[in-house]
Amino acid sequence: MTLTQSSDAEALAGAMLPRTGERQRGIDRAIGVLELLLQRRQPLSAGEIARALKAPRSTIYEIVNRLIEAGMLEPAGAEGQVFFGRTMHLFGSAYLNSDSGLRRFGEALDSLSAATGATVQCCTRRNNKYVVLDCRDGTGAFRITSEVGAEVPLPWTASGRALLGHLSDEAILTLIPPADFRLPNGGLLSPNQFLSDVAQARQNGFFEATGLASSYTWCQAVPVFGRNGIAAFTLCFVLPIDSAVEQRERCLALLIEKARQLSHATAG
Amino acid sequence: MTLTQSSDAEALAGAMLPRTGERQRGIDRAIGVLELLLQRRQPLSAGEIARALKAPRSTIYEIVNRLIEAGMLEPAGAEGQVFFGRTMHLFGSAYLNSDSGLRRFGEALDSLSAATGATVQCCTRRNNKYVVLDCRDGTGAFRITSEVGAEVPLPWTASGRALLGHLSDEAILTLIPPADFRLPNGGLLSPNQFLSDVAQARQNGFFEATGLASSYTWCQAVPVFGRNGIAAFTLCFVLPIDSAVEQRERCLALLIEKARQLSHATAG
DNA sequence: GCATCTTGTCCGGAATATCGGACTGTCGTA
DNA sequence: TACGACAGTCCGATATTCCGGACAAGATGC
Repeated sequence: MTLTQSSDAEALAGAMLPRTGERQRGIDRAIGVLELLLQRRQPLSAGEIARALKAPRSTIYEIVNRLIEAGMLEPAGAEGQVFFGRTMHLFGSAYLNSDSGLRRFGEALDSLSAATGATVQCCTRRNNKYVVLDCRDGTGAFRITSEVGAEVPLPWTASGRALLGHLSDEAILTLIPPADFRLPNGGLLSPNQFLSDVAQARQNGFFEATGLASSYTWCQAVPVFGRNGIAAFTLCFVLPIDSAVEQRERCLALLIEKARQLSHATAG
Repeated sequence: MTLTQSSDAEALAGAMLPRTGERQRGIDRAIGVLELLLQRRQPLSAGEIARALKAPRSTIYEIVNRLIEAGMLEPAGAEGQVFFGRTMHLFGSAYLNSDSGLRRFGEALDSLSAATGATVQCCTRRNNKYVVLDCRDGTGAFRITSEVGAEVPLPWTASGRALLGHLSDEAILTLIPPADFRLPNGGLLSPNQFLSDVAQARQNGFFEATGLASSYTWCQAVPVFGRNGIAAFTLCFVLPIDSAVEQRERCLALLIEKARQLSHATAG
């Protein structure tokens, strides 16, 4: 994993792909295509994909056409561009409905959303980033929404603190790219501050933050522990910054309660 | 597409896979594995998958492990069994959030569900079966739920009538396997009755049915037409059989209105 | 008009992924 | 105990997939 020049191909290689530069198997190319589309979150043409992946054009055309045939990709957007297809949704739904996985979280989100009307999410760590796995959008005037599957730097989120409690300071700094400490508002977060946040989250069993990803939100995150005692997921509320203190406290209490119920009951 | 002996491998071959019996590419094997899991809707072991697909065991182990590594499959169930993984859900969510595809349908379902409290679905034809693409479960005492992605014989459903209006009688009888005329209650539906149902749905612009898939439900289906004038989707209500007539009529009117709004505005 | 960059397709060659089969252990069961 | 079925791993050979490169046709820019 070199740190010379950054590129999509290398970023994905670090995340998923085994070897790079060499001749690759079709299945590896296919996974690369899908991961790229997930990261970019918009239709891409075969040529763009090949360039981003540093893969042969002819190969990508072949793979993309096969995936379209299977319904996992679909023509989308202007000309020759593709994005995820209908079959992918069916696969994803089958996962959600399966016993293990997110089923219990979906019910928890429903209940939390119904009880508060606020935006509530289930999040996890993936490729050393933070991702929203599932969410229920709030009903208020300021409708705070979040995108499932988009990877966000861990230091930008309250959940980022709650997800790293089992790691040493050194391990944490190793897995977070330095660039991720640059917040979206341009400010730089000190790594030491972040480490102290993580320690605080570990001690309290939750973390509250504001002004991180957005200055209009107040975020609460509570870890959900797997059987191995590691925080595999978080449950979080995303509240408007001007929420009443009582409302905040009520939400946090509900969150802690639900997270406790889910802990250990889920795969780690 | 032979009609000699039925097997999973052949059923899937007819649906998705190009050639069978020969050496196959990894990507084709992978797609076969995913389609099989979607069809079975439960965790399977590598051995079971290999047997069902008539594929070499060593190859399936290899493919399954690669898919697990990518998060598209996950260990699930007792021992060595696998099912869809977290990454699949992220891919599927990206599809749902994309402009084309089901986004507009999701909003329509929300609105219909909110207005009536009934179970409402968006359905389509896939592999010459009926599948639910997305749904909102009703709120009533008799909570009627439906499983997204499960393939059901077209003659079992009201939507099955509404989806075939653009086809000739002959074409319809060709694409429906004879076994699909056997209803879940054991009764046999006459093909001619089905053809006349389809004609009726074409004329009325909707179809209502009861006692088909279940004797406790009253189903309403309205086609949604793509740019090519073909019914690409249906919107349907699944009501308890004892719903008041006024409620039924109100639901049907809402359904027709929404389907009209969605027609042509969506990819065919 | 010419140069440059695309997209999409096609083709032959060679690196290698798929396959069949062997092997070990484990579990029931007769 | 012997037997059969199954999970999981490993390995060598060869049929084939992936790759690089060429090509036509269209866009774009100067």
